[in-house]
Amino acid sequence: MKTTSLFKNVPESDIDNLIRTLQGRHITFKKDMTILSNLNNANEVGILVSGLASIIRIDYNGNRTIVSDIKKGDIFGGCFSDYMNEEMSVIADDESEVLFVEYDKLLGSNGKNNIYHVTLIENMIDILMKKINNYNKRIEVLNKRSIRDKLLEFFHMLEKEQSSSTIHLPFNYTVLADYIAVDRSAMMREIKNLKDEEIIKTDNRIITIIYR
Amino acid sequence: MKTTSLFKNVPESDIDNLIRTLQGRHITFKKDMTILSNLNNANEVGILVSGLASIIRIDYNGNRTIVSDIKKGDIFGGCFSDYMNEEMSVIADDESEVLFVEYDKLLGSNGKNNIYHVTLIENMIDILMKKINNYNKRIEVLNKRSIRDKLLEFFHMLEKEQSSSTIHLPFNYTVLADYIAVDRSAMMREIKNLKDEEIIKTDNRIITIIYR
DNA sequence: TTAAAAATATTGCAAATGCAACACAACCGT
DNA sequence: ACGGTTGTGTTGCATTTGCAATATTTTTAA
Repeated sequence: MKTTSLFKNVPESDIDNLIRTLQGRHITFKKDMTILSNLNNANEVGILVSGLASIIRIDYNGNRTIVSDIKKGDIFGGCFSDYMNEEMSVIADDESEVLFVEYDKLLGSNGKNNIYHVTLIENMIDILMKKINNYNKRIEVLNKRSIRDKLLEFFHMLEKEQSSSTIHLPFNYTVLADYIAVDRSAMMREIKNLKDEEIIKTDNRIITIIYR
Repeated sequence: MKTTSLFKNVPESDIDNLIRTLQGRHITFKKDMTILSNLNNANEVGILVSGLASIIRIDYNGNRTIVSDIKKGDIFGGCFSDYMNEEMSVIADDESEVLFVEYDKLLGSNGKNNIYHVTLIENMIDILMKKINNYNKRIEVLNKRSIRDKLLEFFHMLEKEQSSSTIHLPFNYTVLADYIAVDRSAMMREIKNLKDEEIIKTDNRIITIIYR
């Protein structure tokens, strides 16, 4: 989801100009500064123009989780957010400039006099498509009714992606449990079952699916 | 997801020309004709140019379900599909023309000499964003760990959308159970519990959330 | 280096869930 | 008006799951 920058294929020297045509609010965050912006409900998105930042999710209990790291050219907020219902904060890891732009202006006629506006939009599509692919995969997993089936579905997807029946997990077990939306201890138990039944073998986060 | 046509804001008279610049494969389906095209894996999408069609999902058991109706200007396949892992068929409900276009050509330079190419792309973004919003909502529901929480999350979302604590379900209970990915009878049981505990009232597919 | 925090692993138990089966109502096309 | 299909409502039962608690290992940060 973060492989494509919004500014891909826009020459470095033209980015400033392009940003100017978008007519957004320019805000500079100092290091460790926290700005709570209700990005999900607003009809604007943030674009990291320079620096480095993290998006923090604050759930109803007040627990904070780092949702993602943001780097130059990354876009966040609105439909680019992953947890629509939770409150989000942007925390600058460095001095960072963020441009807040309204959707309409991102798409609309404002930018059309800039030759890279089309490029910008194509990049956006690219980002959106990748996001949709990720969502599709996750839903495919969440659609399964048992922990076992969720795990196997997920493993099989990784098998395909990594072109090997020995796969390595893209995140740790705690996060995996969140991803498939089940209790972690119950998940561990099921993984143990799969091992006992010799359906998988595990070595840390490397998992081998056994066929016979 | 189907509110926005790909050809929104393109004058009727220019659509043909626009389609031509996309350089896709043009295929005409006769009524009731079934064309199995592995749209999900292919790097192309289908656009219904004229007529009326349905997308049918065929699951691993051979069961057929109508996934969606498609009308003029609708786009399907690839990241526009809802069930990535299942096989899909297109069934023409009328004589229908479908244009199969590669992603690259949809986005790329081929169409750039057409003044409506930008409009096309903006419409695409619109479609993608709506899709992402739908996915976000569904994931929010699927993320809950109990049937009760899934139901309540879903109801609360409808409450917000319909601006009323009396909501009506957008689909029937069988489909709802699929949507929240639980066993239907278990869901019915839980709905009954919610009624017994006077957390909700129901009248067919009209549900009232009770606050006290 | 060391202390604190996060991740892994395991278990008992109560509660929730899926499954299978069935009855009945509503709807549809002929 | 009919029979067939689809949706609703319900139940018993075995199994799965979440929850809470606790121990151990690994990672992180001061």
